[in-house]
Amino acid sequence: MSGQVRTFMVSELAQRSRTPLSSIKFYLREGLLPTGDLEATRRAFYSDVHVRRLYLIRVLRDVAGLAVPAIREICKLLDGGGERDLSNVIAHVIDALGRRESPASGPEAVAARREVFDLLHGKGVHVRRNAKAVVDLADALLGLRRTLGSDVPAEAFVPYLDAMCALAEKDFEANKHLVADAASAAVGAIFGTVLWEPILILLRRIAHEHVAVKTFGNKKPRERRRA
Amino acid sequence: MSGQVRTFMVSELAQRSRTPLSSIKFYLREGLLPTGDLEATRRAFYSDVHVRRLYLIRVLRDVAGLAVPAIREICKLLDGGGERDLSNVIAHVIDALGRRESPASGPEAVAARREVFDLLHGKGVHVRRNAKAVVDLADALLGLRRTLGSDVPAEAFVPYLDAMCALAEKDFEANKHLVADAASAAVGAIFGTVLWEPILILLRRIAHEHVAVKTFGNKKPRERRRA
DNA sequence: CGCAACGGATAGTCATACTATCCGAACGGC
DNA sequence: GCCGTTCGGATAGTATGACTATCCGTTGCG
Repeated sequence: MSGQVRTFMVSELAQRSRTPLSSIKFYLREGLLPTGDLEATRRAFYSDVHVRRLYLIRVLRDVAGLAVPAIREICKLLDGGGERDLSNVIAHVIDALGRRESPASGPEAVAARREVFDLLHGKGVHVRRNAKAVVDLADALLGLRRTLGSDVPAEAFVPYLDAMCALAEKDFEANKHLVADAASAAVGAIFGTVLWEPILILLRRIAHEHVAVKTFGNKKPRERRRA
Repeated sequence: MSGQVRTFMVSELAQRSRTPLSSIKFYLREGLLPTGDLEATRRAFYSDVHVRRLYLIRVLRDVAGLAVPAIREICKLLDGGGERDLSNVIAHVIDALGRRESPASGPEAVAARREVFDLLHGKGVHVRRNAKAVVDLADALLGLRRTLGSDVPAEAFVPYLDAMCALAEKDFEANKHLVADAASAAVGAIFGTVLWEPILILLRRIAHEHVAVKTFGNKKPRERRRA
């Protein structure tokens, strides 16, 4: 198909990817980085695939804040996902981005999950009933009610949901032309999802500062009670 | 002003706040939790203020993912902020929510900061030029360019910024009636900012799954090249 | 009077993500 | 063929952060 792929040995991989050799060995042990092709002679050869994988690992660790087991899960999906429906791979990758461990249990949690899913379904959103993000969203709703009062309705999510759906259309529109194959589409989806999340949060904080200044600007408090 | 505040000792504080006594001692040592009023006899009395503070600590740690020094900084602002302009306290609290340490340096970083600030200023956003979120946003822009190509314009933020500003108006509108004094307004702003951030992220992931299914649904990839 | 609870100090634990060292085998330039 | 370098693989050590446990001398209540 294409010409020879340039291969090299582990020390060059370390140089090219600017990753300490000890970390590369660690990632190999932990199964985040596939082993290079082992020649009969017990020498392994690496390629550009491994350089990109190391970059992905760094983004998932530093930007998404994922722990090693979660990163491993994503790598497994990418390495073995060629057989599957692309949207299925992307959905499972998004699942794996949720780093929290134990979803809440109990009748309260089940009810919240149903409430959240019904809201999404009612808005015409195509999402699996048991998607990690849906389950986590239900938990977040419970947390919100515990903190701010039990009258917080799930409908409070609607303005945010509408805004996110509108923006998501734009995100995918912008990247559609880049998609060559399933694996790179999945990687692209990871970068698109992960790299923009902190930006979204920063923009929200900036917007909050802006509104706080407009609302409370230059007003000294006239009275102080208990915090 | 009001009647007697019910006070109690440290073991009851542990029970009420469902926090291990050892953690309470740790937070006292670290300066996250103000010392109870020390009677002449070397016994300290705590009140509801301390219960609420422990709850705030838990939210900042578990939801915002802040480290102890950042939480301490926020607590200091809340405890000593009575004298200051309210919007000023809120702005500095939002600064402290940014957990990353070292902003990038160099001419490239300075240029990016200027670019980002000019964009915000041009859109009429009232934000300090050196706000943590602005500096971090400039760094994120550099990271984006390093990953996706150096042609990513700062204007790519505009749709997100507009959406966040519109939502922020709504956020503050909903909470304006709750504001009794500066300290509780600041705490309210923290909860409003922090509790909704993970929800926003979850909704975005759900929207991405939705769009991915619509775009790639039920299509098996026909070819697979290198990842 | 005695025993539990207190404040305060110090040291220990646990998890995570590396990082360093050691070993024996294989290249590869001479 | 020799030998210094680099390899793959295994094992052990380190750094950090957030608690957690223990000890000690004091205090207060029944």
